[in-house]
Amino acid sequence: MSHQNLDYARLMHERGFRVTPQRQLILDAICESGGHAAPDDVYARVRRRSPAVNRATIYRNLDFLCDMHLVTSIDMGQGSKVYEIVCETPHHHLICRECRGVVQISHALAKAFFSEIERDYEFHVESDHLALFGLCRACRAKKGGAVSGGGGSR
Amino acid sequence: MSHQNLDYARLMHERGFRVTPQRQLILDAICESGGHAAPDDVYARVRRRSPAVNRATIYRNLDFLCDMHLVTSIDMGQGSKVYEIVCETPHHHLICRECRGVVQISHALAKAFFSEIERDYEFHVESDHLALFGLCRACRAKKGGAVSGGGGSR
DNA sequence: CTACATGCAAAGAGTTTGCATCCGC
DNA sequence: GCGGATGCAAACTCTTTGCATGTAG
Repeated sequence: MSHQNLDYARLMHERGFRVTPQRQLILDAICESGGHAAPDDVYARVRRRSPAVNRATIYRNLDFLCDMHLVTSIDMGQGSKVYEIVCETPHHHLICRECRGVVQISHALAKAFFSEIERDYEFHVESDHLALFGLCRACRAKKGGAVSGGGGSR
Repeated sequence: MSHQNLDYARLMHERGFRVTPQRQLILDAICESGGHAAPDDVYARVRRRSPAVNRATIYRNLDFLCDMHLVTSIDMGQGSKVYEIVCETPHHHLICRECRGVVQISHALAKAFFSEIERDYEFHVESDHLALFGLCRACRAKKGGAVSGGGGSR
């Protein structure tokens, strides 16, 4: 989950941008937050280390880091947006509506699903970061009696 | 796409709520907008007929209609949210990033996908209104030379 | 030294809430 | 007439922008 210091610094330099302490703090914050961080999470984390950093700087740099392809923004639904360090392997997220836990799943299953859509509807899906909501195993066990079986609601 | 007047009126009455002209206008607006309408679309449409209606009333009633299960809210990503008349058949949406067109797809394909996730990750997906982004056939033909094949970006 | 970056404050979009008034039933 | 619903205005959250100042290279 750690970012190689040299890599991102070089990348910024090469394109004529600067490596500021704020940018490093923001990258650190995203890494530390377990992979996903909302703008406000990033802000809080950065502030803990450096209380003078401004919210506008957070927003500007999250944008900037997306442009640099060091970070991606992911739409988690309900208008909530999180940022994560760019990762080689495309993946999707399962978000538990109870514990808010996030599980990553490989792109393979989704790829098959997208192919079927392409075949049946002639629509080329580009979404590379699905966020699917539901119940994780633990919360399903805790809550509803019906733990087994797949018959969904709806 | 039309709503049966009697049905929704009865439903509201039974639960002790009132059938106001505003509520009817809002339902009409959603129907007329081709199935999906953002709060602002609804507001604009309602205002065309009845300029005195307030924004707060729109928001309150979209919420209310969701509670009544007459309408559902769908997250279209990027924080944009649309409302649609509740429909018996669950479905998902393919949204073209070029023409912004929306195609509905049946739940069947997604169900298979969700089952696989449940099997492999023990996570029960409840998302019943996926919004997938990509390029529709027409826009793919118009744009990129590579119309055929499925090799995705990324 | 020169641009790029930052902090600050103010503006914006979108949504929610308190309260007096209104009106469906 | 009662209690839910509306309009209005203000508050609120999240994000963006203009501008003077600061600082990395």
